[in-house]
Amino acid sequence: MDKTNISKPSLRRLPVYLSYLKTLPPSTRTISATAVAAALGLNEVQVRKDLSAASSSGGRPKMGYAVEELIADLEDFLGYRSTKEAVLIGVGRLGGALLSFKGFEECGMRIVAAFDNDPTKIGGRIGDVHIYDIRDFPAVCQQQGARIGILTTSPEHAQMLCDLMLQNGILAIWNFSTAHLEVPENIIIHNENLAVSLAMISHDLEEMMGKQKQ
Amino acid sequence: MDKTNISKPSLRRLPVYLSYLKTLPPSTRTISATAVAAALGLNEVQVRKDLSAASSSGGRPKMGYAVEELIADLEDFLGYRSTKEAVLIGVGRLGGALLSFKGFEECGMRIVAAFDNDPTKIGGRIGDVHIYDIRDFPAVCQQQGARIGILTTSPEHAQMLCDLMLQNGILAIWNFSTAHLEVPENIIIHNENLAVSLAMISHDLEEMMGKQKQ
DNA sequence: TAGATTGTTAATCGATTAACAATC
DNA sequence: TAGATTGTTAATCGATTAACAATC
Repeated sequence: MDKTNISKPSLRRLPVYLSYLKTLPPSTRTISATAVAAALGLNEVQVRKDLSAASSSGGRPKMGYAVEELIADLEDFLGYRSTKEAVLIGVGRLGGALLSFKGFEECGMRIVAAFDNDPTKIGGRIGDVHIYDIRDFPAVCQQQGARIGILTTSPEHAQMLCDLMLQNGILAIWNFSTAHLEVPENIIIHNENLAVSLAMISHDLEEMMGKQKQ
Repeated sequence: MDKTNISKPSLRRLPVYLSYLKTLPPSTRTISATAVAAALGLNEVQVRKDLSAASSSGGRPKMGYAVEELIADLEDFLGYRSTKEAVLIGVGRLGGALLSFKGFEECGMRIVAAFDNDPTKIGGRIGDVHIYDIRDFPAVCQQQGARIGILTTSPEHAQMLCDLMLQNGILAIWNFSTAHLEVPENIIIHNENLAVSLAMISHDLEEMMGKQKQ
C-alpha cells in the first residue's frame, strides 16, 4: 500500500468504511467489498479498489476481508494510530465543542492546549484541555511540539493567528473560520466551511422543490 | 443561469467567492475573474466559468464584474435570499454551538426550534431558539413547516431521529453524527464528518513528513 | 487603436464504472 | 466442480485546463 498514491475522493471514503465496519456485531468475522458497497450505497468496484489500496493483506475470493484486520489496516493507513498533537485558538462555543469532543483521540489527534484572549476563560479548562492566554502561545505551542493548529476564531483575526501558528512550528491548519488564509506552499490548509455545506443543501432543496412543481 | 446544471465542485466554490467579495473594501466597484482567481489561488478559467454560470448579467471585457451586483447574483443563486426553516435535534455542545451561530441567517437558514430529551435543557433557549421536549417534535416541526433537519446527536440514536424527521415533513438532513443514515432516494443527506476532515489532514501531514525525511 | 478581459470550444486529465480473468 | 468474490485492464464519464475568438 502506497499511502501517497491514493486519490482524494478515495481517501475521503476510507473513514466512512471504517466507521461502518465498527458498527458491525463482533460475530461478523469477514465481510465482502460487495456487502460494504450495498450497505453504504456505493459502487462495488469503487469500494473494492479503495479497500485493496488501504488493506495490507487483501481480501480473499469467496470470503472477503477479515473485519478486525481490515479495521486495523484502515486505522494504520489513515494515521489514526500515531498521535498528533494539536493546539486550538478561539474558545468560543464551537471551539469549546471541539475541545470536549472525545472522538478525535481515536483518530490519533490530541488537543494539548487551547488559547483565548478572554480573561474569564484563561486559566480554565474544557474537557482535559487547559485554556492559556494567547500571549503564551509561542512558549506553550513549541514546548508541546504541536503540528496541527485548529482555528476557531472570528474571520477578522484568523490570518494573524494563522501566521502566529506557522511561526511556532504548526504545519497543518484546520480552519473553521470563514476567512481565506494565505499560507506558504508547504503548509496544509483544511477549510471547514459550514456556509459551503449549507449552500449545497440549499441548492439541492431548491432543485427538488423545482422538480416537484413540474 | 440554470441552477440545476452546475457541477458540484463548482457549486462548492461559489460560497468561497462570495465571502471573498464581501471582504473587499466598498470602494472596489468592479473586479475581474482574473483578480479573484489570483487572490484565492485558483485557476483563472475555472473562476471565470463559475462566475459566468452564477451571474445574471455577466462580466464586461476590460472591466470585470460589478462587485455589488455579483454579490447579489451569488446570493440569489445559492438561495441565500429565500428563508428556509430548520429544526435541530440534540442540544449538546456542538448543537449549542450551531444554535448560537449567527452566520446561518445570512445564508437564508433559520433554526426555528431545537429538541432534546434532557429535562434540564428542555424549556431553555440558546440564542433565539427555544428547546423543546423531543416528544413534541411532530407537533412543533409540522407547525413550523421546517424543511431542513440538523442532527447533532450520538450515532446510536441518529437513524431513529432521522426517521422521525422524515415522518414530519423534513426533506433535507444535515447530519453531524458519524452514523450512516438510510433514507429514501428523494431525501437530501449532507454528512458533516469531522473524522473525514481529520483523516485528510493526517494523511497530508504524514505525506509531508515523509517527503522531508527523504 | 491596443490590450485587458470576457466567454467558448477543444484537449487533457483524473475518477468512476464496466468487463473480465484469476482464485479460493 | 460451480459460484462468489477478488483484483485488474479497458471504456466511459466529468471536470479542469489550455487555446482562441469576441468585445469593450
